Amino acid sequence: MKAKETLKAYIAKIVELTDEQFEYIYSHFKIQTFKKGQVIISEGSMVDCEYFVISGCLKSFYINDELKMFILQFAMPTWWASDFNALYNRTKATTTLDCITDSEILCISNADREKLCKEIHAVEYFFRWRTNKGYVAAQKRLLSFMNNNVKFRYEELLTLYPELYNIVPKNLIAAYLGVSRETLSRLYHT
Amino acid sequence: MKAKETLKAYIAKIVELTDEQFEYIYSHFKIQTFKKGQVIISEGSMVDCEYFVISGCLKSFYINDELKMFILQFAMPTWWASDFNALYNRTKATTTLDCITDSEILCISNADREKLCKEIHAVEYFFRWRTNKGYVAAQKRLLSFMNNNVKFRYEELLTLYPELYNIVPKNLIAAYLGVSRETLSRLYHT
DNA sequence: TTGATCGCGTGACCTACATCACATTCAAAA
DNA sequence: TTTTGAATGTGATGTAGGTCACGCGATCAA
Repeated sequence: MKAKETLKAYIAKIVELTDEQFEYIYSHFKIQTFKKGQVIISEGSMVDCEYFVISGCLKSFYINDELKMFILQFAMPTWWASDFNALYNRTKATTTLDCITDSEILCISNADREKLCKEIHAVEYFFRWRTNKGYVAAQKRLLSFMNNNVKFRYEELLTLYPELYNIVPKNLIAAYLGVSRETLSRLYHT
Repeated sequence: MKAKETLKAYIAKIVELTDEQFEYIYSHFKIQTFKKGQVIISEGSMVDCEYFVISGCLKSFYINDELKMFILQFAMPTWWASDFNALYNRTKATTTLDCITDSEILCISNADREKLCKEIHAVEYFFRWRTNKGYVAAQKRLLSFMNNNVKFRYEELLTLYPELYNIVPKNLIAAYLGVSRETLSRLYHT
């Protein structure tokens, strides 16, 4: 029941829906549970769903030719995750999505999302709102990346998302900040 | 007439509209012309509109405490520009939008966009689609920023948008790449 | 209980890029 | 026409952060 309530509360903050509408929408989501370390989307595969986190923590990342990992996004409860590029353009995933901790997530297929958007105007509005938020956040991160040094970006991240501090190991934080784990370590030691 | 046709053709690629629908939508846009160097949105002011470029070229940028400029976005014909963060969150602009060359643009207010989105489902779809595209592009740029050196990013930019090469001075390209103009210059000289 | 792997710290050295300073060219403004 | 100020090139030097190498404790599967 928790998953349903979580999604309902989240959507209700943005758009008003009748209970029947929400039940109908919810019927298109499937709940899934994953263990720490399990892969949800693997690089090179087709992507069919996007995911809404109920509990736990995910990361989406890219690994380059030199096997260096870059984290595009963490996903904590009530955050959305997928390989959106692959999902929208119907191409193969260039990133991997996996679990930092045991996680419970709701998934909805691309086709079902589009169907719901068509059927219910409020759903279309909701997803437009959500992507807007993501777009603005991505722009801000980009700007911070160009403008600020590692220490500032690290502290900014922890101010924005203090939950991460206790859950996400520092080497992954470093991969998110686009910096080596050694440099991150040296910020406060040495 | 060119502005109208340009917008119509652009929207038609994404959603189907009747001529009356388009006329109605178009009636909410205002055409404006600006000279090279003119400011459209200035940092610190309230932002009420977003802009669709018909001709010319814009840049949106941020200036930090040390007076260093970072370019968030260029906008060529058929691209959209604004301070989206300020626009959506009804806060003061943190970025400036101005003209790299003489430009002709269509503007639509936030209120009118929301009104049209409510009135015409297809418009809501259209703007969701557009933001999606922007979001994915921003994620890609972020990843490239973390992963690639200046030379790669410069060539990537010119491959993606060859139009920029002839129009945008190199010091602005440098500000977009997040690198000093000297370093950009030294990529191919020295 | 024991390897083995992971997360983390730390020293030594390297490099991409920044900064500052100055010169040149060229177009716009006066 | 003259002047001003962008836009650009280039040398000298500084520095944030990368890379490599190693150690050490904690956790976890066998």
